Parts: sequence; C-alpha cells; structure tokens
Amino acid sequence: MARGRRRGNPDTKAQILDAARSEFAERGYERATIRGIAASAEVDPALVMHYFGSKEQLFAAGLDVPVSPAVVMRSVFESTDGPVGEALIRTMLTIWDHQGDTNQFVAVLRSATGEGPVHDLVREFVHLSILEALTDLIDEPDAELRAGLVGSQLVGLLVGRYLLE
Amino acid sequence: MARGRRRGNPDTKAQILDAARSEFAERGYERATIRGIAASAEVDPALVMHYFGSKEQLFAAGLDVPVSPAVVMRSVFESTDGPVGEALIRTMLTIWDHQGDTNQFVAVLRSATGEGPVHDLVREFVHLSILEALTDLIDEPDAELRAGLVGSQLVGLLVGRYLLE
DNA sequence: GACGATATTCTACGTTTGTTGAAATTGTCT
DNA sequence: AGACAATTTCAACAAACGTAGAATATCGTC
Repeated sequence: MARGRRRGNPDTKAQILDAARSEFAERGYERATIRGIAASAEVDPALVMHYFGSKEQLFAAGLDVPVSPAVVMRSVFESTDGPVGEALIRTMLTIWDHQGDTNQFVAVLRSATGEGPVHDLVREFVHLSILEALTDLIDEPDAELRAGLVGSQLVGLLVGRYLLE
Repeated sequence: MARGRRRGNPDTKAQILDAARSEFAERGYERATIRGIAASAEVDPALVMHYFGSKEQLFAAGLDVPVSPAVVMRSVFESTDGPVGEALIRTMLTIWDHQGDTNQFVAVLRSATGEGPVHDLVREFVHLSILEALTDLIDEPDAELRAGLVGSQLVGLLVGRYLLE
C-alpha cells in the first residue's frame, strides 16, 4: 500500500469504528483482533492505535452510538397510560429488530461471547438443560412458547444476579 | 519439579478439572489459559493436554457437573400445586446461592465475560443505560427494585433472542 | 510556495498462547 | 523380575497478538 496520507478527506476514523463494531459483535471482544479490524477497514493496524490508543479504548468508543436507549425508554414511559411494562417490551423488540448490527445492546451482548467455542457451548447448554427440560415439563398446548418465556426470565435473573451483581 | 509419575495414585485429572472450572469462571474462556490452569492445579501444561486433548474439550468437560438442572426443575414441578413460576424461581435462587463456583449455570455465564475489560464495560453499560434510566422514570417508592425486575426481564429477552436465537 | 499539522504505512520487538514429541518415573500384571 | 501401560515433566515451536517509533505523503495556512 502507498505510504503517507491519502488524497481527499476520507473519514477513515469512522470506517475503523464501523469495522470495529462489526468485528466485536461477530467474534466477541477477545477473539476480535486489532489486525483483523484494521484489515476489514483496509487500513494499517498502527492507524487504529493512532486513533484510539488501545484495543480497550476502541471497544469503549464503539459502544457510544447515537440512539441512546435512555431516550427511547423515556419516550415510551411518557406516551403510555396503560400497563407500562408491556409497552416497553413491545417497543424495545420493534426497535431491536429494525436496527441490526448498529444496535448498542446487541453489540454489548455479542461482544461477550462472539462466535467462538463459548457461543456454541453456551447455546447448546441452555437449549438442552433449560429449554428442552422445561418444554417436557409443561403440560399444555403451547409448551414451547411458555418454556421460552420462563427460560428468558430465568436467564435475565441469572445475568443480573451473577454477571452484573 | 520431579520428572515422571508421582508416588501413590492421586486423582490428578479431577484436580485439573476443578482448577479449570475455577479459572474459566473467574477469567472467562478466552482469558483463561491452559498454563494458568495447569499452574493452579500444580501440574505441567502438557498434562492438561494429555488428559483433555485441547482447551475447548477441557472447557466442555468442565460443564458436565453432577447436579443436573433438569432434575432440579422436574422435582420443583412435581412438588408444587400453587403457581409454578414463582416456586421455580425461588428454588433456583436458593440453589444457586448455596452452590458457589461449582454451579453449572454460573460457570457458563461467567465463561462468557470473565473479569476482563468486557465485564467492566458491559456492567457499566447496563447500569447506566438501563438501570439508572429506569429508576429515574419509575415514580414510586420502590423504584430501584422495580427497575431491577423490569431490567432483568429485558436482559433475559435480549439474551434469548439475540445471543441464543 | 514554504511549513507545521495531520494522516498513513512499514518494520519490528517482546510476550503470550496452544500444542507437540520425547524422555523419565511409577504402577500393575504375569 | 521383567514387560507393558499409565502418568508426569522438559524443552521447544510456530503462530498470533498488542503495541511503539520512525518514515513518508497530503492538507491547510500564512
């Protein structure tokens, strides 16, 4: 590649950030590499360091995306007079589904496991140990759906309690 | 260290497994190293490989612990005639709290983030973006508690939907 | 048009990692 | 006692990683 500054004023910094988000979401924080991110942004690894200082700072920078979840929540709370919980969850799901990889929450989550061995094993584990067990136990027509709901509550509780304390 | 087989018949394999569980739970899968596990089990790294073949297989082996969650769930379902969901969650919490690091679920979870930068950042993120925002919005005396509950439901939904699909 | 700031790449260093193959010691069976 | 299997360490490798410093090219300003 040609050494020195490129012609024009391309926003390379933003390109790097995009690549970083992508890579972090796909492989998880540890398995994502600065070299890989640089390659994906068609840039030298040293440039990433120059702009963001370190891998950790790059990761943190990637979490600051425009649509703040706090704003979304506030608007939901103010525009509803019925049961708030239901409206919140419905709105969140809609937003998340239409946002893809730019989504902050999803990015944070996927950065945890990525796609390596952990992802597969955790997935398999939850499926076997929780979902199938629950589905077998619930004796109603929509057993699978209900199992999913109970399971997600359990997982949420677990994460809150033991991962974030 | 003295080369060759040790005197007596110590169950070194089990010691390695214990060390592995500990290390995986504390640092997460990626940041846990075979060398570290070996050191913690007071054993040569090569021995770990000899017994378990690879880091990934060692991790998988560490997830197979005696107390199967399926069994626990079955017993809860069969011994309750009131609302099942409440009993389930109560029982789970009791068990988890009395089990410490040997707990399968917790091990799986912690293996995801461990204690590195991700853990800290995810924690900070959830705290700021979800918990505090919710607490500010809920206009009741036990705002903090309710925020925690809603938050854990959201997280559970997220994990189920985007991490495990 | 000279000059400092900015952007960008090259090369390289030092660490750490998972993994391997051979050697050494002990247990067990005949 | 001797042979074979099991257990354990040593030494080393090749690869990959984050990071640092110097070198080069372009932009914006006077």
